[in-house]
Amino acid sequence: MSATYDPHVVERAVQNAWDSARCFEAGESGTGEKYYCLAMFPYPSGQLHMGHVRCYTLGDVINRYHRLKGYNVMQPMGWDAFGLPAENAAIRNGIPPAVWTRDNINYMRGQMQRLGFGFDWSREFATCEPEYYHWEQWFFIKLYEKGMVYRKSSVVNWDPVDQTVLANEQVVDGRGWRSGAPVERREMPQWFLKITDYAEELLAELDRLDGWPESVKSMQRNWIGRSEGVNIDFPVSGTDQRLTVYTTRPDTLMGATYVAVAAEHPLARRAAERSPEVAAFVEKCRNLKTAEADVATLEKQGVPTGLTVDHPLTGERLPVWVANFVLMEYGSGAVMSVPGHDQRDWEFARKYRIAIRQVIAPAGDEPCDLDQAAFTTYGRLMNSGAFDGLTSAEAFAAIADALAAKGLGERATHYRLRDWGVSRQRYWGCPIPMIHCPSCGVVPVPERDLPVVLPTDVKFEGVRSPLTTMESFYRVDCPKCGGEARRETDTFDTFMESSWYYARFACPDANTPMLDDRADYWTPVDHYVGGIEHAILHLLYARFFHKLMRDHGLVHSDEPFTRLLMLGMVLKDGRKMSKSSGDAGNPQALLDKYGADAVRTAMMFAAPPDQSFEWSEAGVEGQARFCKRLWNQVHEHLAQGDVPALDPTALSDAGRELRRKSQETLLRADDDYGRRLTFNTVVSAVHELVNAVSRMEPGNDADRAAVREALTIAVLVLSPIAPHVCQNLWHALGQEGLLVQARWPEVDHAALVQEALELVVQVNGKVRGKVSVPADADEAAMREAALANENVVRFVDGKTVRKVISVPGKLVNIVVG
RNA sequence: GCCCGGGUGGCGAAACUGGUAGACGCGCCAGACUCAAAAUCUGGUUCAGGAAACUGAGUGUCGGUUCGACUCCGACCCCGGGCACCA
Repeated sequence: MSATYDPHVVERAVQNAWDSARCFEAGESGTGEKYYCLAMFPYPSGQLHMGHVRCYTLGDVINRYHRLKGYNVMQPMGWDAFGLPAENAAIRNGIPPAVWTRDNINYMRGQMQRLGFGFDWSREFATCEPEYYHWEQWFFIKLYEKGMVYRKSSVVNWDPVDQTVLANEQVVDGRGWRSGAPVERREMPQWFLKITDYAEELLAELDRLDGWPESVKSMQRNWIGRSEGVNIDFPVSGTDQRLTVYTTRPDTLMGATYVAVAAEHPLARRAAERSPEVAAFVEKCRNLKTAEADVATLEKQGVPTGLTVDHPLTGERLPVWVANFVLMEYGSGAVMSVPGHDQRDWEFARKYRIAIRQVIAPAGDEPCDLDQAAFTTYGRLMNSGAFDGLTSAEAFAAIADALAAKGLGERATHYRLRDWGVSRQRYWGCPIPMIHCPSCGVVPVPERDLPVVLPTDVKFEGVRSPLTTMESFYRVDCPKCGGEARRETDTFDTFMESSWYYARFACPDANTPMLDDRADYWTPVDHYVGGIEHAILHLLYARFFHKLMRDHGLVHSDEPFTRLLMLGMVLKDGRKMSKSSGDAGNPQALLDKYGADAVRTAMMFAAPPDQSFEWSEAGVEGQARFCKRLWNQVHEHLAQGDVPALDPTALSDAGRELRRKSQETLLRADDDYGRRLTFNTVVSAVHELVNAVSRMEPGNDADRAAVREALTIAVLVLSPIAPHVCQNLWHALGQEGLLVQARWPEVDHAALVQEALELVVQVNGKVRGKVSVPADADEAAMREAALANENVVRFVDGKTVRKVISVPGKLVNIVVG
């Protein structure tokens, strides 16, 4: 046994031992309850950054802890391999995306192995492999056949110079990032998945996801955005057409003084034909960005169309405006405007001198001054004819009924959630398995012709997808009529791949069909770990996909992820790591210098998992020092010779105290690992235990048995976090076998019992002293001990004791006046 | 703009159910060892006053509830994440 600690030697040896024992290869027949532990797979961007290190260390800690607790654990790893950065690399350096991606995967896999993550590499796959996306295409066609897929026009960012669609990220200050040309809105036919059909279930089941953080459920609830309202039809004056708007505030209907439509709305187009002013405004709106945040912060502008609609109850003519804040994609592309009771409408009305009418009076004493702001809370109706005096709630029903009676409105449940547009006009993605035939229309690729393989021998000329000009790809015969047809050249949104990979890990080689029985054994994922940036989109799409797969009989649970750990960001210079470029945050240098255990421990110790923090290398050296101290402590202890069997009755006071600390550490770490998921406090607890050992005087033989126990517990408790050095020391301490196959010990509760407790004594809520009392002291004894304290007497003397509050085992507060 | 988080020493943080604010670590200071340095070990380290005992202040700001508030309530300020084509 080498006396000095060399993390590189230790880590290589321990990793070799794991490999020969194949201890992370999971099977369906393993003993113990199954536990599927999954950390979000990475995009292979080049090298790991510290955000990855955090995520996968956390996942691995959970994996290893559950092994110690006797579960049959599966922790797979793979690659979310399609995406924009590979294309950018191709455009910039001429490296084909497939090559770039494969190189990155190989490098990053090596880094993960160096970090000692207990992944089951036999299940590895990358989503860019045809064996994977084959089944995505197959399932998409099944969904198409079921009517869950449809095609409609949707707006994209269009770069008129590069003649290509841009991602929101590629639009910088309203211009294309490469061409610098002002970006335009352009409508294109695109494929959509009907996620809105599942809106109600996606919302309702959040209430049953007890293992999810409340904040994530809240974000998803708000995103789905269920509301109760009324669809109201405004007849277009002098025509038999109707303009439909949705409102959650039908009680304010009598205060509507105009309606506003989107620039792409048919009424706006019609007005633009007659009015150059409207046409100019509509044209200006073509440069609006597509991101909601941009629209929401936009200066609100509009022009009157000259058209009017008839108020559905009074027949009053209301002007129709085109406004830049109304978007065709949301609802019906038109809104009714009630400036008296909606702040945005109020600001618009003030700007363009449109009438502001009060129809709701405050029910209580809320301030209401329509010269200052809209009154947006519920109240009682006024200036509303027959509805005057009703509360907002009563008026909701009465006005909805009145509209229904006239055939001009009906109650409606509305969701903010929109259908999922899955088409991307890009190369490096899964080909959408559809064919466009001039005579048959849209024809899905027949099952026997799947997968539609993405050609990888491509050259980028400019920034457009090479598929659009690759005749060998797009020219096909129509499967129906045999005539000349054109293959779809759009690819899927990469969220498609990440929406079902967790299920594929259960059976990565299944080929008939996309999943097999093994998916039922392993899913749902028991613990899913990933960044908070995925709290809405990825998790919502994956939940949706799980329900789609359930309804196709592929899985038999309702939700994919039972427990969810949402990690905070790892920041570097105030920016999130995954957005950083280059070597910023690459852990390689740290691994080379300090080893994996130090890096892992420092990362776990830095902050609790759900908290964002700024990464600093300062902590790594400290944890490397700790690993070394632990090593030295163990070897110093071993040098003192054999220890007798532990005999609790033979211990000195210090020995008993150390045993209590050991057992407390076991108890506390179990709770931190299993329930609280605060691994930073596990590291602290182990530090404290090791500090306690180093403070132990080299006592009698019986005490040395307590030291042996303390060190063994420290090594076991720390092992999920620093698995290599702990495995090595576990063996050195005379324990048999691999630590990953050991069991978490039972706590010896007898060792936790204390004879005396320290009480805090407060006077008027301020700490004035501490006293020691027997553990079973009653209130009277606590009070007596407290009042006997010299410093306490100084503050109580000469005053009347009005009240004494005693919290057994904690404190006594003496209230004097 | 909307939704969701967060704000505690020089720094990362701890305080879990309203009960000792600053555990544990980094950094720094002092000491031991050393010809010296590194490494290691020991002690100190919220701020102000004090030799010390101890006292006062203190958890983004302002106000409230309570015997007692980092923790609960109200208002506000600042920072981060998401906003549907970054992943």
